[in-house]
Amino acid sequence: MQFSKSTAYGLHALMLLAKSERGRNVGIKELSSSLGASESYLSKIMSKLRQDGLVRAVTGVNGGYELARAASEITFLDVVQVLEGRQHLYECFHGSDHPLPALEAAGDEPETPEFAFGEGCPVKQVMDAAEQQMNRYLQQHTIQLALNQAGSCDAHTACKK
Amino acid sequence: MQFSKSTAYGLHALMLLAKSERGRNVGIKELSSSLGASESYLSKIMSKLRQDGLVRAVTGVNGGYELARAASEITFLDVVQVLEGRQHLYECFHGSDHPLPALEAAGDEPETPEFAFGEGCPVKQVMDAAEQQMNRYLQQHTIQLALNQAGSCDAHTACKK
DNA sequence: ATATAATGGATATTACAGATCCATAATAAA
DNA sequence: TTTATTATGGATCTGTAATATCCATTATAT
Repeated sequence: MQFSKSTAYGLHALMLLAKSERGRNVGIKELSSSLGASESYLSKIMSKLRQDGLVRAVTGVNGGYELARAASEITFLDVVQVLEGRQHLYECFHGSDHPLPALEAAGDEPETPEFAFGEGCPVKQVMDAAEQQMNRYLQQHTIQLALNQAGSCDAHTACKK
Repeated sequence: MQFSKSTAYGLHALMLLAKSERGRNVGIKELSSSLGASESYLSKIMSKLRQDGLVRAVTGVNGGYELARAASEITFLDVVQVLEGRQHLYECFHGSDHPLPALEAAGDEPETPEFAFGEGCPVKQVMDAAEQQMNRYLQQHTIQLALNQAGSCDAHTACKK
């Protein structure tokens, strides 16, 4: 399990937008060269962020992207949910709803089958709660907050401790 | 981003082992039919759990698996780390070490490239801390604990609230 | 010796992230 | 109005990791 590269790109792109002066559009060329990502790939990511209302986009000359709201109003959770999707991290196999399509004569042992755990499954309860812990933290941390962190070193660039 | 099916199977398999009487080996047939997973696939998972010291395995007649230590000493984090790997959930693109192989003349804008964020990257700091929140929760919750939860309904089976 | 049961290697299959290309639409400036 | 610029969305390709199966081997109780 890993966060996708898209999420890394998206988060960093937003950091760059947050750094740029308000009102100025940042083009995909600038973003992609700053991040070392291809324009075409990063475009897709920016489109998603726009569709979800995190950034605004203007086409044409002098167009580009800017934050749709203050950096202090954009949480890491917002970004993660757009780019990773909103499904739960954990599922109790086979979609967690239908009780397994096929399971004919299962060989010898006709045990009580214990699959098809729904919302009440104790395993799922723990896993969901664990996810919740992470999400809560992500929700409490905004782009602005991270930007401030960066400020104490060299605004968002290297800063190896 | 999703937990793998392997993790779901592994966790549930351990729940079953924890339920079975101590000293009795549970074979792969029994496990797989209870969980609705194929024997061959579940075998791989059990092998990993064994290699990591979470279960013991005995080959031959009356063989099978049992917990290698008390269910109260096996945390969800133990299981997740075996089956999902121990890498961090978040990486700042391209492996986070080498400074990007190729990046010849990047077109027009010779900006200061802002990639290759190491450990000090403010984005990574937030993401790592978020992961830490989840891991801490997983570490605090053991198989035994989940089993107790299940007990209050119908030991590990349905229990839709 | 035999049946049972886990192991590990090899290999197939599938799904999805990663990545690119192109035709289209929108916009500013000439 | 034309032109250059810039984002958009569809289609598609690729690579890789998760899923899944098969089989030969090893270990063990009877």
